Amino acid sequence: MKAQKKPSITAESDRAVEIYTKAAEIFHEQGFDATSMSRIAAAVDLTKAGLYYYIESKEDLLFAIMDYAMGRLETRVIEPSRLVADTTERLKSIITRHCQLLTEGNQAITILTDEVEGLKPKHRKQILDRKRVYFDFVRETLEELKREGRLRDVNTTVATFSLFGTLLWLPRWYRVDGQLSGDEVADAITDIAAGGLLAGGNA
Amino acid sequence: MKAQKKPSITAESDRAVEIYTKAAEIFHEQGFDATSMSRIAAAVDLTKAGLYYYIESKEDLLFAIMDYAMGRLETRVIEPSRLVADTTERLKSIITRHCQLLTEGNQAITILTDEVEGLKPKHRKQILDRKRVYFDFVRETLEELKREGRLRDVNTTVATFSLFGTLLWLPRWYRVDGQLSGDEVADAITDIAAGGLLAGGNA
DNA sequence: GGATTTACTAACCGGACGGTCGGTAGAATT
DNA sequence: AATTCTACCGACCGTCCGGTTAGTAAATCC
Repeated sequence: MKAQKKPSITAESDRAVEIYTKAAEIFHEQGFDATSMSRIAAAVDLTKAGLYYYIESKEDLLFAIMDYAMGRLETRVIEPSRLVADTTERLKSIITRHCQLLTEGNQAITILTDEVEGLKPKHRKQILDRKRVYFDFVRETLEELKREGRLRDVNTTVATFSLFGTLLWLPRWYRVDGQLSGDEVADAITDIAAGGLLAGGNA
Repeated sequence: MKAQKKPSITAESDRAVEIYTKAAEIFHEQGFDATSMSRIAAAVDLTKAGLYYYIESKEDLLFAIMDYAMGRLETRVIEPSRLVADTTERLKSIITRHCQLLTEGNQAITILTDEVEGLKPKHRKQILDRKRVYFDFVRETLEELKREGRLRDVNTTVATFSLFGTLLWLPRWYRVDGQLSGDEVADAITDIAAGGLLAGGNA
């Protein structure tokens, strides 16, 4: 019985991690479709054949990256925020943590937003389902705020999408080596986004 | 002297308009790179060679679409909003008009956001420059609000990007045949986005 | 009614892409 | 010392893509 080659980034060789990381970077820069496997191979000093020693297919590489990214989102944003009892603070926790994660320069998380179309149906569904859980968590938090009378009178679905827009756009303009630190941006966005949602201007 | 074939959608044959429209739709659905020219040709009942009777290249087709879309943005959002004297109302005009434009189902405008990488440097610069003008217009509006003491204490650059995020995300989730009308969404987003920016909770 | 223009098509081309195959140098195992 | 395994490479394959070419039926012009 051989060990099956399943796409899981954790607990794999250094070289594999290097490949995933570099691939995520290049996918982020040029897009999934516009990136050739030889390009990725060259970036990690391998030939294309050498690269295929580590991965099964291009699609599989993409899925591995997104699977990893989704995991990071869950452990760094969703899980800790679920533990926050106060609803207002929970909303702020989500926004701040998500911003922090995105400003750390891990390109994998960006790929999550833009390249779902590159996945085969089965893989796509897996990722989409996990995204759905996140979406519902945020909307439920807003619903709860509404019940508590702490939310401005807004449609929670539109509000959730609106918030995600702000969040998901962040990696497209933020530069790690720019003037603003990750925390500054996280604070500013939390302030703006929460301000648009919470009643009484208490951001 | 022959008339040069320049990429301009206005004042061209019905067939050309049909091609641009259909191409925009398909690019929006599948992405620029993932869409083949034969696919577009088939969608307008032509062979690939027939399609090339109307366009010069794939990149040119993309540019024509983006050029048209940028024009729409300018005449439907930027120009009318520039005429609004009151700064608060100007900000709301921008948000509302942009939302309305995006919910009308014209896919071309969406392409603007996601496919700039498909353009050749010269064309890309043209589009990026015009986008820059829009960005500066919005940020300048926020700066003005700040001077008038009507803006919450936020970094105007982050605030502008934040607003664009909300706006640009809209076509990715909004469905023309869904429950929410374009105007409803436009109002809701204006309410949320302006609420996050303006002082005193006056959205 | 002959010449030209319009709006196409069938067939084709060079090249790039994702992916595979047979092989191998060197390290590790027996 | 012989064998096995790991980590690769050079060469190659079939497919598909963007784009072209030569030709043509029908409409338009003179």
